[in-house]
This record gives sequence, structure tokens and C-alpha cells, in this order.
Amino acid sequence: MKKLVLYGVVMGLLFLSLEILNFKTLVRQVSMEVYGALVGVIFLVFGLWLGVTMVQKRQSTPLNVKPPETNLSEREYDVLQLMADGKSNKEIAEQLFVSLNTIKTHTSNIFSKLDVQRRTQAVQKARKLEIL
Amino acid sequence: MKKLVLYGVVMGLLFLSLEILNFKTLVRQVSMEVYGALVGVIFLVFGLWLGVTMVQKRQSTPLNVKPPETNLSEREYDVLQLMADGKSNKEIAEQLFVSLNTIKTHTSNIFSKLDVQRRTQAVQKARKLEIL
DNA sequence: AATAAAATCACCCGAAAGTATGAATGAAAG
DNA sequence: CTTTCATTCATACTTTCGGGTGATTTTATT
Repeated sequence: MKKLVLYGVVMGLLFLSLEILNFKTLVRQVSMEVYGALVGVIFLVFGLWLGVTMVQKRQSTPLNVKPPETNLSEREYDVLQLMADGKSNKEIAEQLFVSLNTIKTHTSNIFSKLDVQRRTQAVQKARKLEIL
Repeated sequence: MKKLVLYGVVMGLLFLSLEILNFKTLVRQVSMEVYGALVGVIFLVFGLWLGVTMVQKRQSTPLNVKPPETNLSEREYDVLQLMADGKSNKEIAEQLFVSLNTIKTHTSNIFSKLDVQRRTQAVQKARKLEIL
């Protein structure tokens, strides 16, 4: 909801800045074609970003095929797998397209649910519990 | 070598202090039996400590039964096993009766030899290489 | 005895991991 | 339409890891 409003505002700002650029300097220095191209590119990029952002949400990289019979959520299971693969939190974050803090939260929850303190213990226990 | 000298020096100091205690005050305040007992206890403790220390050295907690066919040393293999068990460096150090820094050195060497950067990667690779 | 390898320990420093707390959002279920 | 849960993210803080370097001491080998 609020995200859409934010998008609207950004759009507005884009238009505004374009207007300013247009009537002040640009139009007297470059041709109308260049100006149009610029506008096109900018809005193309913005549209791309918007589209990717919205689609990427809630599609949530489906890493696992078989959901485990544990109290771990899907996402936590994803993280656990990458963790067992020797990936660092940063690498996991990059691979799943989320922030480092998010991964930290996930790992914390994983540790709680598996009742361990460290990632090495987590993978060890997960292996023993047959969920890997 | 030097450790033995140190032991000798400690022994000497013990004798010296005992002599001082002996002829100055103790002998006129407590009975000869008590004095003898005291000396006995002190030397017993010292002997115990010395024995334990020397035996404990180079007997090197025999954790592994089958030496792996890798370039890892015995000690490194010990550390690797505990590492795979989810132990922290501190815990490993305590279990092997060595300092934390020593374990750090071992882990560094393990990482080098296994060509990895993290402990999770180390256990993963070790598992793949059949050395765990 | 000399040399080499293994094991021990120390110090520093930056990066990574982990803990705690709070919060916003979307999805699902009641 | 709330309530619940999963997911996302942030900030702040503490602890642990890992890299680099250098050193001493054992143990083994020649």
C-alpha cells in the first residue's frame, strides 16, 4: 500500500526534475530528439526497476523441493541449506536477494528452533535430524 | 630441556622456603609431626603436578583412531573433528587442554590445507573428501 | 648433532557471526 | 475484517573467527 504511494511520489519527482531540466537549459543545447530519448531511458529504467521489484516480491526463490517435516519455515530451510553448503551470511543474502540483516534474523530463528548456538552445530544437528 | 631446569629451580625454592620456615618459627610452635606432614603434602602436590604435566604432554589426547590419508597432521585432524562437531574454538581449546591461540593456528592451517575460508566449508569439504 | 616438521602460544586487527529489540508488510486463516 | 504467521529490514552491541606475523619448544629424521 504505502509502497505504491512511494512509487507515485517518485514518479512525480521524476516528472518535476524533467520539467526543470527541459525548460531551463537542455532544450536550448540539445535537440528535441535527445531530450525525448533521455526521458525514455529514465522512465524505462524506472519501469524496469518497479516491475522487477514487484514481481520479485513474494515469489521467494524456491530452493527446496521437498519441504522438511520440521518447525522450520521454507525460508529458514533455504537459509539452512546454503549454510550447510559453507556459505557466509553475506553470500546467502546475495543469493536470496535479501539483506544481510534478514539472513541474520533467519539464522537466529533457525538456531532457536534447532536449539543450537552456532551454524556448525545447526548443520550437524540438521544432518542428524535427517532434514538435509 | 629448559622445563626441567625450571622444575629444578622450583624444587630449590621449595626447599629453601621450607628451611626458613623450619628454623625460624614453625619448629617452636608446632610439633615435628605437623612439620613433616606439611612438607609431605607440599612435595606430594608438587610431584603430582609435575607428573601430570609431563605425562599429559605429548600424549596428546588420542581422539582419532584411523589417521586420514591427507596432508593434515594428527592434531589438525583432532581439531577438525571437534570443529565438525559444532564446537567453538574456545571449546576445542578447553577439550584439548591447549590455548585458544593454538587452536586458531590449527584451524588456519586446516583451512589452508583444505583450501577453504570458513569452518563450515572445512567440514563440508572434509566430508566430501571422506576424511570425517 | 643438525635439520625439518609439528605443536604450542602470543598479539593485533578487521571481518563475520550472533544477540536483542523493534517494527513494517503481505499472505493466509479464522 | 481482524488475528496470526512468515518475511523482511534496521540499529546497536558483543563475541567469535580468521588472517598475518613471529616466536619457542618438541618430536622425528637423517
